[in-house]
Amino acid sequence: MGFGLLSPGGEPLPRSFFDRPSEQVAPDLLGRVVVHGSVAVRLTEVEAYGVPGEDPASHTYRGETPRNSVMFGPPGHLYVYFTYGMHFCANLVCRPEGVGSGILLRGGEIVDGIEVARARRSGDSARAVGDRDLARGPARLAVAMGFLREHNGADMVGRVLAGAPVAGVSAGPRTGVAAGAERPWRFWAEGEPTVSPYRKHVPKVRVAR
DNA sequence: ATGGAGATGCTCT
DNA sequence: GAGCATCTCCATA
Repeated sequence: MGFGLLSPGGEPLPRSFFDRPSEQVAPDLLGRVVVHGSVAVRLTEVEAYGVPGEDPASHTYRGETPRNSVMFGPPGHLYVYFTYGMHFCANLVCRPEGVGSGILLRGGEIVDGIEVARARRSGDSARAVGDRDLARGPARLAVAMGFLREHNGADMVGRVLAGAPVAGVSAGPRTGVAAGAERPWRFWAEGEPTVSPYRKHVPKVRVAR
């Protein structure tokens, strides 16, 4: 595997890149390339999640637990969580060690290992997934990249590359979150087809009885 | 295009 | 037991 003649990856970003507030790192992450095994993705959409006690949408809001402990570890590591009983999603940990914060990888363009990504996303079914949709959405991106439970805590420094600048960055409310929805901490690269369609949080209704 | 329902299991209260 | 940082399929337009 490789990037071919024109490497879209470039130099690895240093750990210090991630040692900042996630809402600062997030827009800076667009256009960067994340490499995992034989597959690489150029990020086009991310969401920042903040620190305990401050960001009610963050998994770390109520402090450290067994599930979120990686977010409290050193920056530049991968936080993989399992949700809805069937999906994995991946974050890059930000801030210094001890401060729980990270960035959800929501969408991107597969720039290497596309055959592997296609096979993972098609699964058993014969139906082909369009290239645009391979990593369009956080759980799809995790499947395409092969991010699994066992990769929770993996050190990604050296595997996040400088990439190429994006045309422009837009910001808006985060997807699928109830509390803290007013923070414009979802960032995406303008004009990119691999940005997932925005879906607002649907409030659950309690039935009176 | 937009919207609803259902799937499915883990985490924390 | 409630609530998910979601996805796919089906409906209507």
